[in-house]
Amino acid sequence: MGIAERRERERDLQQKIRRKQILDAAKRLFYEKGFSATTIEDIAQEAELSPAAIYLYFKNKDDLYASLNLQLLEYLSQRLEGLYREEGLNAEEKLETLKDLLHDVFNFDPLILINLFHLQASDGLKNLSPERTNQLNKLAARCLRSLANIFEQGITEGRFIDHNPIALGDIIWIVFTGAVLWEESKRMTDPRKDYLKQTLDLAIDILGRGIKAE
Amino acid sequence: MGIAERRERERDLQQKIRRKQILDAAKRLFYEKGFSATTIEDIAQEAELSPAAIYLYFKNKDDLYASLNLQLLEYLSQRLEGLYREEGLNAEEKLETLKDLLHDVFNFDPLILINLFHLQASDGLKNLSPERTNQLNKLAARCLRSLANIFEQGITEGRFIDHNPIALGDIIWIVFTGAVLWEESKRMTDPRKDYLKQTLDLAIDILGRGIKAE
Amino acid sequence: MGIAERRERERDLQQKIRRKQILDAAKRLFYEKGFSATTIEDIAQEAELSPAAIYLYFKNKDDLYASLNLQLLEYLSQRLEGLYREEGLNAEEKLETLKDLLHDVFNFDPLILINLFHLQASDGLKNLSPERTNQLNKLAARCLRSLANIFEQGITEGRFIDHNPIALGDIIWIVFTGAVLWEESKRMTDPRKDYLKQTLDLAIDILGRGIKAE
Amino acid sequence: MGIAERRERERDLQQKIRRKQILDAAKRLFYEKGFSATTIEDIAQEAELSPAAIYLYFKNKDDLYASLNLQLLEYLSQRLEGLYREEGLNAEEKLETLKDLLHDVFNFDPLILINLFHLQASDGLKNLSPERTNQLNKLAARCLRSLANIFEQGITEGRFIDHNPIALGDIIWIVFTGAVLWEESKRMTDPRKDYLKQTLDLAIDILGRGIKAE
DNA sequence: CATGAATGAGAGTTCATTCAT
DNA sequence: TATGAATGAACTCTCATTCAT
Repeated sequence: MGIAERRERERDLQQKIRRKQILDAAKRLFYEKGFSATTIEDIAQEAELSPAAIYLYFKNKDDLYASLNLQLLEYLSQRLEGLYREEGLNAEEKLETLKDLLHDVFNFDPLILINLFHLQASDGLKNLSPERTNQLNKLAARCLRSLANIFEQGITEGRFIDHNPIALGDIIWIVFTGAVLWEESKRMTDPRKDYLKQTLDLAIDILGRGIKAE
Repeated sequence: MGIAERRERERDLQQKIRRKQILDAAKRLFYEKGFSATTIEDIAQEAELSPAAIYLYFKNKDDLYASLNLQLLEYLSQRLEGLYREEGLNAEEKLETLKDLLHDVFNFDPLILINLFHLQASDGLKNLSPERTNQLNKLAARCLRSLANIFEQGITEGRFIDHNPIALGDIIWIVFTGAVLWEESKRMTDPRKDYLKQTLDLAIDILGRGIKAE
Repeated sequence: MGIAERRERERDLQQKIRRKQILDAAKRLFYEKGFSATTIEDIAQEAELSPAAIYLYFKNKDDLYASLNLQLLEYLSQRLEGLYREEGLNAEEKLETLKDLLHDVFNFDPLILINLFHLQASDGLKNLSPERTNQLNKLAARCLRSLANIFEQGITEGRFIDHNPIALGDIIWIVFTGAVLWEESKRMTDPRKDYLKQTLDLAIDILGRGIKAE
Repeated sequence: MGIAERRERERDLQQKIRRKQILDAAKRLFYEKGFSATTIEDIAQEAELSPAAIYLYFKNKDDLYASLNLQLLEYLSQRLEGLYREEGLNAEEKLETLKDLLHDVFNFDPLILINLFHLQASDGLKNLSPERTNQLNKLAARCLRSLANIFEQGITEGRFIDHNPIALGDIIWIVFTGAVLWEESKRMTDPRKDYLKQTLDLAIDILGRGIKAE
């Protein structure tokens, strides 16, 4: 029975490796060529598999795409929730920490993050299955709630002036989204350096100063 | 020859009308269904023309798409340049005015603006002809320069604290882009009201407070 | 305006010719190789068109198939209804006439008829769109009603013994179906002669004698 | 060596059980979804085996299909031969008995019977290996000969009028085939009750009356 | 100038079948 | 013996684009 178990474990591992193999290939290609220009054949080739093999691991192309994004959005949402729940920090410190957190998330997997925002910003959502859209929206909503909660804390603590915390959360999200897309877009014509951290830090600094209760 | 001239003028007029007809149809459809899901046949039908006729006025689908966006980007760039050159306003007032300007531009043609940012954020750019990419980039750069100029003025005037004006310009652009995409994305699941103006105003207000000298 | 009209008429004609071209090709191939073994490419080749062109005239493969069958079933149903409504004949004479009618229908287009019964007898119905199934069923039902009506007339006239006329109608249908399929099946191994008429005539003769009153 | 023998016996038994397992699964699925819509994977799942295992017991999908049908056809042919050879009955009584016999055969395994007639009536035969077609045809021929023999006996006995006994046999076959397919087809839209016995009995009764020597 | 008809090229997807284990 | 994983070959269908008229 130990043998059967080991077998199963090994099989599971294999499966995970294959899935990762495919997701990695897809990630690279989606990032390089965009979603609709990337064919299953491309992905298969990049993953060194046959097109048909892709379908052993993913229901279809959309499923594959969504898997990529859900993965990261989940991570982001957990990090944000973690930050919000962090006991030892006041809101101002949390905003400070947020800068690194966002950059962390970006570095965790820049390609997917960019993909994710592309998805949010583009065709993608309109042609996704309602179920997938739902999952994505739920996670995004959770992220935004965490952000709003941080601002609410700041207002309650008297550190921030009294604005609608949901709107403030949205603004952070907007800045993060916009910054990632914009820096990415700039890098397309001039792939030299990565100004994201600088820009993002500056933006959050200024926003922080802007809502500080006098 | 008077006749020939009149003929030519009429022909030109006709051409412009047709082009506009097509661009309008395309705009609506790209917005509704996304770029890649919109077929030339769709556009032809909406414009009450034949698919083949589209090709009399545009080289191909990408060309059509780019035309749409260039149009608006040109407008935005002119407005921003106008604001920057405005003699009678100090930088702070210009920032205040910017809020309305951006909203104006959005209202001038929301569909195209969203399209434009989708383009910036998505597949599109990667599959565009270099020439088109170039045109778009040039115009975007001009917009950003104008924004940077405004901040530079503010710094020179001693009204804003001394940050890299280019970075500040980028931040405005980021906020504008991010806000339009995000509000649009929200409206997709809940097409009730339009919070763009509110959010944008708030963001710029806060940014304004955040960079105010002392 | 005469010109425009003529143009349109010519266009319509062209379309009809193309449709027929395709239907003819498909008919031959479905008959030769069966429905599922016949590819759109096959049909296109046989019709001397591109595969894509098929889709200009038919929504999809099923649509094409159903078109073929509906066409004939319609014809059969009209003939049967005509026979039933025939004033000058008594039921016995109608049964006699039926022999030729069925053979006529078979000869009108044997290939399609065989196809039709294959469809009724096979996979086909299970994978057809409900709408198509409905149309087919309705027409088949109309055929059967006409048959039943003839028997009812015979019973009323006192020429036939009193059996459920619907059951009698079914039996004719069964014999027709079975005979066509069986003779076809025989011809597959020995494609010499066509015993359908003989077999069918004999069967109907015997049935006729079998239900004759007294 | 006793051991080796036992081993072999056990192995044979195992094999038979597995084959039956697979055939049963296939039968259900072919009946439910039709032949071409049933995948090997479906069958494997239903039989609680792996797709690859199917190929240990059957050469390929067609082989599997044919096996199913041969099985029943063999049974039918034996029953018919048995009836024909029955000493104690006259032809009229045999015709009477035939009604039950056919119904028996139907009930013995309706699914396979329907399958069998589908096969006869459809794509299937055309794509079968000649060898299989041959086997099927031989068995079917034997069935028909038995039927013809019964009629021949009746004619010799002076009970039936003098028709070609082969044609009469065909007619019974036609009625049986047609009835099974037609009732099945009706049950597809209205799966209530099973009128096969009634219809078949009536048809044979009428045919019997129709050929009775005065 | 405008078009209806046509198509080449290719997309996503499925599935019977094989093979290393 | 049995299998999970893999694949080649095909299939249906789509669409940007062209061309005769």
